[in-house]
Amino acid sequence: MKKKLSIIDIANSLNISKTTVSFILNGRAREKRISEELVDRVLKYVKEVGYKPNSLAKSLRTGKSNIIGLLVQDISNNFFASIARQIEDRAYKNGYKIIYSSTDNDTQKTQEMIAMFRDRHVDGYIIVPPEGIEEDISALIKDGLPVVLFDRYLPNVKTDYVVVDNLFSTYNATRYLIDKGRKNIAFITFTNQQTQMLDRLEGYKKAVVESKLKTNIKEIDFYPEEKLIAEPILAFLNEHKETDAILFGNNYLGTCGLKVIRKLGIKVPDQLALISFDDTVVFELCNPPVTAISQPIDDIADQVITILLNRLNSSAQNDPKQHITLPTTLTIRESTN
Amino acid sequence: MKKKLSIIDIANSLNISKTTVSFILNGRAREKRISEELVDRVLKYVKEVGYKPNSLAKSLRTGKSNIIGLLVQDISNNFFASIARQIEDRAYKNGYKIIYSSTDNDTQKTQEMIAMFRDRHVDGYIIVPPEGIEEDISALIKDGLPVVLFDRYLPNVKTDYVVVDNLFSTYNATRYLIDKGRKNIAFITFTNQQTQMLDRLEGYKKAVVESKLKTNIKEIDFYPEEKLIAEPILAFLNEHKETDAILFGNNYLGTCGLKVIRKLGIKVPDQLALISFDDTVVFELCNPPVTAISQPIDDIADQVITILLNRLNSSAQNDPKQHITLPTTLTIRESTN
DNA sequence: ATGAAAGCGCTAACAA
DNA sequence: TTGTTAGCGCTTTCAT
Repeated sequence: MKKKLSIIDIANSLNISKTTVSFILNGRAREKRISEELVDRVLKYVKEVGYKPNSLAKSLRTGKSNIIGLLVQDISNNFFASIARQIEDRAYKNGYKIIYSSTDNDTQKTQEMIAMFRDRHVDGYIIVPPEGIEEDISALIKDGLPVVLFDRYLPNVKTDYVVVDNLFSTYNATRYLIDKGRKNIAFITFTNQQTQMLDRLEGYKKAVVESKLKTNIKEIDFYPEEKLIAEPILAFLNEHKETDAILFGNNYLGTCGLKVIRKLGIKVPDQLALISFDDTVVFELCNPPVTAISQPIDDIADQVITILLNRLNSSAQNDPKQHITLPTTLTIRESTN
Repeated sequence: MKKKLSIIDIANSLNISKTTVSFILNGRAREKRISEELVDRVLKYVKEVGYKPNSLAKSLRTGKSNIIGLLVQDISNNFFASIARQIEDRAYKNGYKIIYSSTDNDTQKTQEMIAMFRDRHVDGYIIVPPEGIEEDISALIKDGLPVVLFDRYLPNVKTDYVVVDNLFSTYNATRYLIDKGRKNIAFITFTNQQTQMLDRLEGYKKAVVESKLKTNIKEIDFYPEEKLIAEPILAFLNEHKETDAILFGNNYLGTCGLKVIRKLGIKVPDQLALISFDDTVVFELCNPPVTAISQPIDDIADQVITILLNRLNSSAQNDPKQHITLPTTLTIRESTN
């Protein structure tokens, strides 16, 4: 177990001071007018012995950790996993690491995670905020820490966010169902006050009301357990035999719903047309394939990390907050024929 | 932006020394015979002002970071995401945080990530090792850092690992196909020397040879891009019209294969029976549902983190290395009728 | 152009 | 029972 080298070892071996080594390693040689010759000698030696500065000490000293904290609702959900994946890639390319966690939409867990992140001195936050987290996030912002939200935002918190045009997306999807001649369109969503779900609900309502049809909304309490989602859906389907189309508020609901529908042996699209928010490989491969509102995953990830990296590069620290709204695509498949 | 409190602020406010505060905060009050009265006073004050020790400084001093480094092949793959999820939960409950990254099975990227983790002084490693990473992992172990591998292992590296009984799993699945009367069973796998893929191949071969049938193996180079997987599968299917059953080496191949088969309009199971390693919701919901070799995800995650936490709790540091092999389940669905 | 030394916040050996 | 102090490895001001 070879002892780890420190900057002082390097300095001693080269008979110079650690200050000089530090300057050279941090690219401030020019600025400090250190001779080319010395710079080369140090760089070469450092590489030769494989010296790596201790980033802990560096962080302690500079107050910067080069870590970004990422809080998504559920890292095992394909939508969040894909975004996390891309954010991670871009972050690493820019010298940042990611610490992530799933929040499960649980306020307390999220608070604990934010506390942990602060503790670790993370430089910036990317958060998919659960309800009731406004204060904690405001506190971060007040302390000058950059926070970018995505998927949803908090109306009372002034910070950057990236969302999709939820209202138009469901409006458009609902219109599509109406144009296909569906009369009893249900919307299945989660019981919460998150902006994305509210907007999706609004879009659905708007289209239904415009066409003088009746709304039929089923709100389900969120629990991270599939059975507790499937049961209410089952109950709803049994109660509302007249329903001839369903719009699911997200992929979790859509996938669960699909399982229930399959079990019930309901014919799609003859008896029931289906559209789900979020596209996944399941909707592509199931039978029949399900029409989906595809979110621009790459774009979302890209915008989020770009905004955050900008804030981190201090120059843009006080620019006005950015509110990005991206469009979705209705990917039409056989479930709405 | 309120200034962060340090231990010395606490000590000063209470007119005691920071040593005392440190001892109390680290639960060593009893051992140091600090008066109950003082302990209470300190704890109360600390809570009151919301003081949190700076974990960076703590890590720098103690050499422990309370961070576990997790390297999986692809965090957006359901199998790895689910395991990561569970590991994360258990880790947090035990006071550890997770830093993770996807390796993409890319040796160089993995090396860089290991270097980064070392740099951050992570306390332990959980790795799904790509090929060619033996030396780097051996180096970790030589330096006394606990490493737990899963999904596959490195025959020349003596460390803990958790895998499933790959050989028996594919043997069993292949037997199942044979018993169903299939004669031309193909095995589609990735071109690599990883233990899990080799064992899966062996299991397949064993069953086929035992039954005096002919093996038909298609090896595909791995690229993290779907098109580059789908094309060789398509070519294979076109060339081998006689194939009446396919066993896919993992869920990535299975999902891609499913898309190709769907596009080709091949009738499953009439023309072609299908089994895939790894179970996912796609296999459950696609048409027809696909028989799958289910890995015990919860168990794997649980074993991995249990072993690592044990090593971290120093008592078990030098116990013999553990090699856990878990059984899989063949989840039979309509694709093999 | 280079170096000495202070200090980031914490722990722990040693002193009292 | 409690306090003093060195030092983890680094950056950065100030001196030279």
